[in-house]
Amino acid sequence: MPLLAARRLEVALISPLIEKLSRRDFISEEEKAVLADVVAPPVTLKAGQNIVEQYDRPSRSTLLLDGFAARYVVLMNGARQITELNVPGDFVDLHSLLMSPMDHGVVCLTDCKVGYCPHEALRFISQTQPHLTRLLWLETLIDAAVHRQWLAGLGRRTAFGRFAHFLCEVYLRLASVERAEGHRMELPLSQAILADVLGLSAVHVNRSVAQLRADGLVEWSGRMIRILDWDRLVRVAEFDPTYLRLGRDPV
Amino acid sequence: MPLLAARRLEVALISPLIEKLSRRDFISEEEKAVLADVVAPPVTLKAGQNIVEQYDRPSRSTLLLDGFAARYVVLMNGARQITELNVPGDFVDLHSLLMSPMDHGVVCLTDCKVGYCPHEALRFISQTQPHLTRLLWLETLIDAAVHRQWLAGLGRRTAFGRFAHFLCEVYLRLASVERAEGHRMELPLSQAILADVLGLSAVHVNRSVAQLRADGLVEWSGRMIRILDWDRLVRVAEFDPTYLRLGRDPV
DNA sequence: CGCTTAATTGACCATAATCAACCAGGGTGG
DNA sequence: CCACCCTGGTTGATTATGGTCAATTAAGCG
Repeated sequence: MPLLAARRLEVALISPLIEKLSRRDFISEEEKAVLADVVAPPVTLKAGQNIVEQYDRPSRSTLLLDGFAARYVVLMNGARQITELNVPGDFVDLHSLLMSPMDHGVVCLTDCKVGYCPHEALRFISQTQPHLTRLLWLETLIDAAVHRQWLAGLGRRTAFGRFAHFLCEVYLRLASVERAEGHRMELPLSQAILADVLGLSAVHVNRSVAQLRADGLVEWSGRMIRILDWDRLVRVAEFDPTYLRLGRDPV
Repeated sequence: MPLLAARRLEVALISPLIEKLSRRDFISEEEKAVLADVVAPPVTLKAGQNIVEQYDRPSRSTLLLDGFAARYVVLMNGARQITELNVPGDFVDLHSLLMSPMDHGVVCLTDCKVGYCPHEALRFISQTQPHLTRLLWLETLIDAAVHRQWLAGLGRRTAFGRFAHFLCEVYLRLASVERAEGHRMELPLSQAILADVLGLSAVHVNRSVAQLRADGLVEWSGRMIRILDWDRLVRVAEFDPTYLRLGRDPV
């Protein structure tokens, strides 16, 4: 296979990442190739499998290519708090490049396709590609920004407002990697998982879903969600997408 | 003044930062000088002043040299959630280098001495100093790790456990910049501010302090806190300092 | 079609919020 | 110098958001 064709194939593999980054900044063909070169051939993991566990010292970072994953912290009593939902295009543990051992675990919430990126290669990028390094850095900054919004939600919003906010966030993040459109999305997460996302009990998640339905905000059957009134959902969520950094703003 | 002496003076100015970084990794004299060069002569801000406000697009980042500051998100109803407490040596808005507008505000909780760092200079570091860049990146990664612990606290811990955890964290962070030792620290924060930290009402903060005292965990009079039983505090907090990345671990 | 997981509902309980006083200390103006 | 005031801390009574427990129904799935 000619070199260029092979390269196009590799770049296609990491398209959710490229797509996301390209919305923010201009990524040169060379940079795309450098990025694609870092990613090993994809692997499929089963729902429930851990991508990394707390206290691991991984020698690679993991790029999520398909499926849903989550970062989580578990307490001694077994309670789990999910601190971020990850969607295709997300580096789920990019920070392990500089920060090990892991301060939290990452689990596949559905079957996932992932591409491993050896730290060695990522470190080389950090030595030789300042612009790409800043883009990767920015990815981790957005994680932190998401954390902050969730903190505000857990600390100062009601369960209902927090839920609405979460739905707005997930929708935009999925839409930005072509996994959602027309205010419809597939979110194959059980209410028990949503409970760990929202810091609630499963029972209360169920009641909140009922409330969202009763208020005519969403249609929610199985794994498909349709947001019936986006503007109103945004209003009750007090949602402001600034923190997701979806717009163009070169670094 | 001879050049070397001037340089030593500049480096001394940012000693809390240098100290913190040096605990993790070897920082060369050249790197120290480069860092010190970035920081403008310090400025003193009054308690209550904002260092940056949400939606600002600062053209500089702020290094906290003395005092306490906090990042916060405010909701429409006026509720405020503090998402991180900042102590001397912290870059309170380093991420604004890559991520603007600001997704949150930063306020001085006490009078603060700060040193501004023009983005231009920080960007130059990111172009020319890969190791220093990784160290700065790591600073923002630790912010995210702190956020995650707080998320677990808000989502899954009781008010009491969360409070205990917070005290452990603050103590270690202060100790790591020589602002605390012997399990004693000065924490000049009102209970109303602590309420915004812990996602509680001021009244409940007061009750939690009473509980901490009653349990013989802390002695708390005015702004001085003495931790009477560190081991037990760590146990009730389920505190594990890994996420603070205080140990040696070169990047 | 049986089995297992997930969703749903109701009854009751607990943690923490809210509302409302009251108190202590420290700074200030008369 | 001292009364006053303002902020911050403390306490009690009541409410409410959301948790727990337990049972029932629905939905996938082999």
